[in-house]
This record gives sequence, C-alpha cells and structure tokens, in this order.
Amino acid sequence: MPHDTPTPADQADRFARAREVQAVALLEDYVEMIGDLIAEMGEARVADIAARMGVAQPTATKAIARLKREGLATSRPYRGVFLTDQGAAMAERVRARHRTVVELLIAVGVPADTAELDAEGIEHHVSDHTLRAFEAFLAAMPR
Amino acid sequence: MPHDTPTPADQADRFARAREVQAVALLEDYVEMIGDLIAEMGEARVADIAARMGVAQPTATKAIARLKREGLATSRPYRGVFLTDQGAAMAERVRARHRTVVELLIAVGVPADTAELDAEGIEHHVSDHTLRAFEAFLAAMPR
DNA sequence: CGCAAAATATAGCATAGGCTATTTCTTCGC
DNA sequence: GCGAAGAAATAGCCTATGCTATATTTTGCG
Repeated sequence: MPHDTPTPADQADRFARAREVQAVALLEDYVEMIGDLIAEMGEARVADIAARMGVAQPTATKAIARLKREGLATSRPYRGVFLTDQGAAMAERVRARHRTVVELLIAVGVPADTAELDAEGIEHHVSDHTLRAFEAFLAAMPR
Repeated sequence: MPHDTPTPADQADRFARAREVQAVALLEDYVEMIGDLIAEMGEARVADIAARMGVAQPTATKAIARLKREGLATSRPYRGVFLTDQGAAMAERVRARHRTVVELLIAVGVPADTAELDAEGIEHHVSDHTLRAFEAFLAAMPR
C-alpha cells in the first residue's frame, strides 16, 4: 500500500535519519573545504578555513579538533591541516555529490546561482540511492 | 562570469544561510507534526509528538517551549498543544513544500519510499525560488 | 471518592557549535 | 637575533538539542 499514512515509528525513523545526516554535514563541509584549499593553495590554514566557512577562527579550530578525533584530518599545532586518506575520500565523494545536486537543480529549471545556494544545504540529505537517480536523470537528459 | 570559483565571502554566506535554515528546520518539523496530529486526532499531546519525532518526552516539551516563545504554538500545563495562526500558516507552507519536494524527487526517478526519506531533510533547504522552479517543472511534466 | 497509573513537567547532565577575549607561538623585517 | 605583527591555541561563555531520573498533575476505575 503505497499511500498509507506513515506509522509513528516510520516517521520517527525518518527524523532520526535527518538528525544523523545533520551530524555529519558539518564534517563534510569542512573536509571538502580543506580539500579545496589544499588543491588551490597547497595548504589549508586555519584562518582560511574559518574565513570560507564564515565562522570565527576558534570555531574552526574546534571543528578541526573534531575532524581529527574522527580520523578525517591531521594537524600539528600552529601548522596547516591535512586530510587523512579517509578524509580525502570523503572530500571527493562530497564534491561529486555537490556537483550532481547543482546540475540536477539546474536541469529542472533552478537558476544557477540559486542552485548553488540551495545545494549547500540539500546535498547532505541526498542518499546514495537518490544520487544515483539524479545521475541517471541527468544522463538521460537531452543535451 | 558564471563559472568563477566563488569568493570566500560568497561561500561564507552560503554556509551562513545553510546554518540559519537549520535553526528553523526543527520548528518547521514540530509545527507540521502538531498540525497533523490535530487534524488526525483532534488534539496534539506531548507524548504523541515525542513518539512521532522519535525523541524522549522531555525533549518534545522543550521544543514546544521554544515554539511558544516564537509565537507558533500555545499550551497550558498538562494540556494539549495548539498552533497559533502563524504556526498554522507555517504548517501549511511546510506541508505543501514537502509534497512538492517528494513529487519532484519521484519525477526525476527516485523511488517513492526513498523520496519520502530524503525529503525530510532536503525540504528545509529548498528556497521559495527553487520551490517555484520545482512546481513549474512538475506542471510541465508529461503526466 | 480515592488511589494507582498515565501523562506532563522539571531538574540536571552532556555534546555540538557558535562567540569574544586572551595567551602563546611563528615568522619576518630590520 | 630580536622584537613586532600575525596566526593559532586556549579559556570561558552562551544556546540548542538530546538524554535520564524524578516530581507533579490528571485521569480513570473500582
């Protein structure tokens, strides 16, 4: 029965998943940005990370501490930040997903600048399953 | 120049917006659910709200306190929760947006159950602008 | 009615993610 | 090589959102 009202438990699971996603979203953003900075400038400095994330420098420092705790990045005091293999892999995944989400939005008629803006929040909630559907849709697009 | 690398400031703004969205997402979820419960059962009890959100009861109580602070809901101790006009309007907007997001996902090939799951997180990040694009896309769909 | 069970509220704790102010370390120019 | 400027770390605070444990209020039943 496709159109049942979801049970309370189903719905609770949905919200639980959305909360989990939220918990990793920040990690994903930092990891992607650190990857960008290393690619662009050869290294990722805390000050640059903070500026791009739009947060104060100690906030970035704290986030980096969390990345290190989770095995995504490494750093030594007063030195730049680097990604572990795991972090680099996450950055790559996130970057690809971001691109796909932006393209999908544009493909359904969202202006490019708005697509970019909304994608920043949307992308984290796009499951692998949905991502594959997006890719298939884009591949089937005329032009 | 459409395909410039965004400036750090642009990017910071994008993240700032995503953070703001996050701050209202929880309010939106609660308000929508309270609306659902009132529609279905005539009233919204704290225990039911907590069960559907998948949180402990005191967590729901605290969220309701915030809704009241923000003028979205009213309640008296040990009694049900009600929406203000403002809260009801938000619930309506959120519900419509949720439906549109689910339909859009299905329209681009996402299976219905996955669409429902992912929409829960995505919807909050869909701006009015993007929502209108989704509606236009769906209206133009063959069938 | 009167009391036990159920519902709600409250207290108190933890973590995450912001912030400002301050300290500590590095770096660079003289 | 030293001292000032700049970058990063630390301290300490706040709010939001979770939780468990406990108190309080309502409710329903015998």
